[in-house]
Amino acid sequence: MKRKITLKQIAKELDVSISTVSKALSNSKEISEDTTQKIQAFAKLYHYKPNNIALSLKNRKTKTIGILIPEIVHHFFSTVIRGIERVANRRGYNVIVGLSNESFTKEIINMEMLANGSIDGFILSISKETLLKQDYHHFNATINQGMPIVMFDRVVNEVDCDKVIVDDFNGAVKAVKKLVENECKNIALITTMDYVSVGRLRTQGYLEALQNSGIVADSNLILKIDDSLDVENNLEVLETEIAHFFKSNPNIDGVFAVNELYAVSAMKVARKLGFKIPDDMQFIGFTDGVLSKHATPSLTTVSQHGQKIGEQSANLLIDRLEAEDAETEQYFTNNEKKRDFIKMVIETEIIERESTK
Amino acid sequence: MKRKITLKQIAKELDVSISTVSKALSNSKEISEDTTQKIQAFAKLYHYKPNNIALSLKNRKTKTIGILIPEIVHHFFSTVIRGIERVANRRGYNVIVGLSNESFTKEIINMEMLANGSIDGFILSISKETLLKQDYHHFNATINQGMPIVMFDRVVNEVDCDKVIVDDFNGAVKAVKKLVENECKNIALITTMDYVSVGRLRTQGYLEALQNSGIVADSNLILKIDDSLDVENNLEVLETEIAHFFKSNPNIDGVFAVNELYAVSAMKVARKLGFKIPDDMQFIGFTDGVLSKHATPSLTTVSQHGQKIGEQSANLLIDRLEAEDAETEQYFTNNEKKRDFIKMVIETEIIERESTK
DNA sequence: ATATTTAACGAAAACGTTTTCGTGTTGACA
DNA sequence: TGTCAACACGAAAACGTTTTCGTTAAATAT
Repeated sequence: MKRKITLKQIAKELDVSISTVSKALSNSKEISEDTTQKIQAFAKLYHYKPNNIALSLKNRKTKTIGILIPEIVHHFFSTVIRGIERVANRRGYNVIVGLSNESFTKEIINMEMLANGSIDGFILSISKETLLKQDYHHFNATINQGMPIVMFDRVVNEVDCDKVIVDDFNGAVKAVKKLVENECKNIALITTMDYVSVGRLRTQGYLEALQNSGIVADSNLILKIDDSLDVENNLEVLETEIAHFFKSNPNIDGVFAVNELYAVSAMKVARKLGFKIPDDMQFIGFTDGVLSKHATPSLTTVSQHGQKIGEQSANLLIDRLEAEDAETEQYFTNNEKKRDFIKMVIETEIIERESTK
Repeated sequence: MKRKITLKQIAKELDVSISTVSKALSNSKEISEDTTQKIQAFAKLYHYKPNNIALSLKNRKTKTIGILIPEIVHHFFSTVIRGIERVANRRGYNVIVGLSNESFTKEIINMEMLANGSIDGFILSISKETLLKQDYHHFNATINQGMPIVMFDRVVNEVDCDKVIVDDFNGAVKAVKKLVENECKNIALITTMDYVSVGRLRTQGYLEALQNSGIVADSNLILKIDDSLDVENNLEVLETEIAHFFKSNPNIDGVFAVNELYAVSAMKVARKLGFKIPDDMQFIGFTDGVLSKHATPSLTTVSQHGQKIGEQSANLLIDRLEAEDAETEQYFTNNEKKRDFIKMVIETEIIERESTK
């Protein structure tokens, strides 16, 4: 139960100064071969490791990045975290996570907790409530304090920072095109309310694809789910809504849903109503999660490559952090301008499974 | 782009000493009403917040806890994290996550990265490779350095620390009992290799329940999956193994699987083979994840209450951390003994759905 | 023999706090 | 007028590093 050893203790034990110990451990040639050996041996024996907090204070950087997401029990988000953690670790960074739980207030509190020195920069995805309120002052405030932010997936034009997004629009276009090619005549859309940008973009992609194919969109074929209610725990509501939708539009022969839960639920309802999948009705979802893979029938879906999103986000953030370092070191040669903000688009990919022909 | 303001800057600006500023901000009555007002106003104006790193260094505690888990893209683990984060946040702690990726080496590296001052204690679940190697020196090493550990789910007797586990044994017993009550005569078990303790315990529960019901266990009815291969990406292998298993044992009318993936895959295979669920064959899984809820038919399952596990783990850890504080403060009254290590068992619960009668 | 370089090390500042201990000024009281 | 509290504030240490700048002694050069 001995506390971790410090430079000071080594110094006292070996009867040298703290500076000597520090230098010896970093192989400074200021220190003689003899003392260096002695000190290094002693340090190894006692498993000396420099204290990260002290280093952080001295270097004014923590080598850890803060992740702030609306929800962690969610396949897409956890995939993104895995990607972030991967490159963060490889590049010598730690990762600290906060959950906004889709709440504006918790988002702010979390940011303030982390922004006071605990981290060097943020990677985040905006909470639904914040998107609703359209209040982004906390993001801009932290950026103004010199802390870089990278936003992913749920991003917003009002904040100037690096962004990594899924190509929601083209993903939706591709999906609907595939349904058209598979000879669906009446393609339905199951989507969310418009304030979540990704839902809006996927809806636009749906409309665009129809138009390109010369099909006139029918607003009756669009079902908007109010996802302010916790759908996970209100499955019945969702299913009855869908059932009603299918009954009112018996001619539907293709369904594009903006997430896999809607798609899988719709498949379930359709089968209960007696439709054969994919013969009578074909389905494509969005987000390649475990649901899509293991549903019966398995679901054709638009994969977002969450891990890649995480990796790119982390690289973007760390690149910027280390560019800042270089900048402050060579502040005299101020000819190098700041890197402009990057908006990186990750292409989607359709994964074909049993729910389409 | 102004950096965060510090006590020193406030002091200089207001022409007082740093100590005065610090005291004024904490409402010390050493400072006159006037100056206190002035300083607090100024601080508020410039959004002063004390620097966490400096505080950590001074107080020798970081108020953050480290989570180390094998995998994050996993419903159970992310649920646990959510639970940890919940109480951690409520009690003023942050959460920093590391992923071992089921690797012994990454587990060690991650622990060493975090143990050097970044965190006050660990909450972790052991990686498969570590369990295989049975090498637990890194856990004991960190504990000996005075850093408390709480283990959850995958725990091990060789390490002395607080533990939070699922009642795997009784969960399995309950599940198999239910199948027996539902008049299954030939109950199969789909499980993992024995080195993961939870798989072993659930297997024991299966055997116990059979024995209690006067049924003689038949080793032919036990299918052990080698989960060293990445099952998520080798679905076909899994399914063909199960198919072969069902064909060799056509009398099976009940299946208990130690996780939901096995259960859902088995249901899929069974249906392809022409079995009706739950009429011909009933299924119960373990882990109440999104798969169980949305499978068709939805899966009766043993819920582990992951969030509760996380919450209890966090409470256990923080309790111990703050007990340490109290102890060092009152080191003179050393009559209070250290709290013994606690092994907390979280009861399981059967959630009945469509896969059983 | 004296001046100058080099080797080997220590003192101290700095990062941003909190807290203990001093210190000077004021007012009250004898 | 002299003593003593009370009041209001500042100096400095401490947390654990790294790094700059001495400083001393020996070694080399002149």
